[in-house]
Amino acid sequence: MARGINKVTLIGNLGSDPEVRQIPSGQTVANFTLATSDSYKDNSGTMQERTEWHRIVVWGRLAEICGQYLKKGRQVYLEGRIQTRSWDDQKTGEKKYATDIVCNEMQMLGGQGGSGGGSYGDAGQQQGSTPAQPQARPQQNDQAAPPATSQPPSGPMIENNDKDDLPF
Amino acid sequence: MARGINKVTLIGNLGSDPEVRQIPSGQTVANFTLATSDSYKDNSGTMQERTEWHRIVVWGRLAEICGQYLKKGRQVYLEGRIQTRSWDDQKTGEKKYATDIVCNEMQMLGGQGGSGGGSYGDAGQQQGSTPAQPQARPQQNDQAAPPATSQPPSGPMIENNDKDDLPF
Amino acid sequence: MARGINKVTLIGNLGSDPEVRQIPSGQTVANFTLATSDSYKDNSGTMQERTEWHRIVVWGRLAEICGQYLKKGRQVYLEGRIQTRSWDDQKTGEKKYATDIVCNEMQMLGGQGGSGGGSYGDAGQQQGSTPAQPQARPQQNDQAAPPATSQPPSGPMIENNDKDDLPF
Amino acid sequence: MARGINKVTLIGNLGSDPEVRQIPSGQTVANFTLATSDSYKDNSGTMQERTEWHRIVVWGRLAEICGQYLKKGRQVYLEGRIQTRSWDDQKTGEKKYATDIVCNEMQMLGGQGGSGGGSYGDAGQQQGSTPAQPQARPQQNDQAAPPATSQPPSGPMIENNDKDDLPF
DNA sequence: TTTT
DNA sequence: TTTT
Repeated sequence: MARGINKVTLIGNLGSDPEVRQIPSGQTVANFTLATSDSYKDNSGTMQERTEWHRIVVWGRLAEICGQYLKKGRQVYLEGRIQTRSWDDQKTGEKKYATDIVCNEMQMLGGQGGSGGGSYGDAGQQQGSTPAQPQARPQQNDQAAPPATSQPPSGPMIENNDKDDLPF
Repeated sequence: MARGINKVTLIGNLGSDPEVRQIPSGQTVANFTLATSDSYKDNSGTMQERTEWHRIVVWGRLAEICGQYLKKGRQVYLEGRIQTRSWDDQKTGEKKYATDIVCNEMQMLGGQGGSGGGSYGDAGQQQGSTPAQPQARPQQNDQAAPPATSQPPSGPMIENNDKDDLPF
Repeated sequence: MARGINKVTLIGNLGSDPEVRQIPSGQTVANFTLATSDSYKDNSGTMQERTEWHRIVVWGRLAEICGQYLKKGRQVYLEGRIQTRSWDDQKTGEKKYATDIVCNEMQMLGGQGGSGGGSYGDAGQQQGSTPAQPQARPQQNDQAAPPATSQPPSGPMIENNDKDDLPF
Repeated sequence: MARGINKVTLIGNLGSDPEVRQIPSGQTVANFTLATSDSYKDNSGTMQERTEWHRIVVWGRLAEICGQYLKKGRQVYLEGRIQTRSWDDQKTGEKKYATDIVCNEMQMLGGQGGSGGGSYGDAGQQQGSTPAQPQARPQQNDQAAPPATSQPPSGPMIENNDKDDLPF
């Protein structure tokens, strides 16, 4: 019996429209980035703003909802878990890492062209009863050569290549 | 005025003793890894366990407490925020990323050689009123030659070697 | 479409063994109390401890698990939502209120006669996709007269009578 | 050393303008109610909406900010802890209970006549380092005759009358 | 790349 | 009524 808690709560704004795809197995996956900002006083006492960018991954029905209702700039509340993937970079032969937030609950906030708010959660995708979730990441940057098909075709270790070797 | 929430809640076990250091400014920083496990049913319906490793960074008084009381294997509850750092790898010329959890509350759980439990939080390090936090270990790899040391080279079942240029 | 978040995270110790019952509909419900303690400095600067008692309600499969594994004194992690019930007190004719935590995730911590830890969540009982949960509360105090049957037989407004008209 | 976690996360709308007062000690306290709504499927499979009302208490600088910026209807994100007070009702001689959320972080969301959003937290009022917080409005009902005033007599869809001796 |  |  496993034990552990791995939960993330975010409120921020989408940095891009969600990219929604079907993976070969038929599962729907959505990817987008989310910016969370916070303020703090620096050593000289002046307020500073710090923005953190998160890579969001959403599966199943909730992915479809994100694709339908979320747009760049939209403010949302998200819950999920942290997941770090690693792969061997073909070019340099180095091991690379990327950390995603696998989202299992989403709620639209505020205005921003939104038709009001809405709350969505997944039934049965939380900790302790999660269907196997194939690893996925957006391919938007895998332009050039080896298009690596369209998806996470290699299980937990995702081979990533070319140009851009990580985040957004 | 910034707006946003970036919160993480973890319960897991330390993969290594905390490494506590003073940075030039005099600030204390502690680093350790934490494993969170959860169970899920795979597509064939059999239970699977999945372990996620998190890089934890703690500042100030709480870092000292972690250094004093936490040991490899200890079960803890942590709260913090996600923070992704990036740097240019001197060797390959590539941009690299690492995601840390900057912890601002810690609570010891269960036994494990512990003197019982205890709850510790930082006074004034939460969102919205955070003292400027110098980036921890951000440049350690920016030198040409692999400084190697200075980071968590250990932990159960985690092999660390020259190949790896990032996490644990 | 509803919008809102109502989440509670607790780590504490059971003040009593869980009381597990079946309600007429066949649903299983468990009730117990949980103490959460925290320290703070009072105005004179001395540390004080403050204990808060929570009334926990658990439904379905998770209720059965609580009944099986949890005992008075056990340390647990719980997640749930706040729910306040009200009813008219028969004796005084006044409106009464009681606030429960409806738990949808539980994790055993530490020792206390426990066989280690374990993590349990409900599949599909979280916000946004919750099966109708009949209101329930422990009857342990409804000794005397009108035994009020054995359970929440009156929908959302629970009639409560006699002697003790509220919490534990 | 105390151990325990008692945290609440809410997103909802204010049911009333905050009522801000100074208590004799000079501390500022703000009170308001917050509605959180969520949807669920009832036994017949139809979607139902459920609204939960929370009594919010805020102290110090954050109370002043709430008084300045929050208005009835405003959508906010709140964090805090659960606190149940009890007192002896003079009229009936019974023990009464009320559960509040003591808020230590607030963030305005969405529009609603708001000047945008903002994030506010208390520096040093979280678990583990909390200044002694006097109980707010604990005795207001302890007088023989219903003082009535002094408390949230309003809010959307909330009828408040002499019958009620507690919450909103 | 977002937002205030 | 719990726990340290």
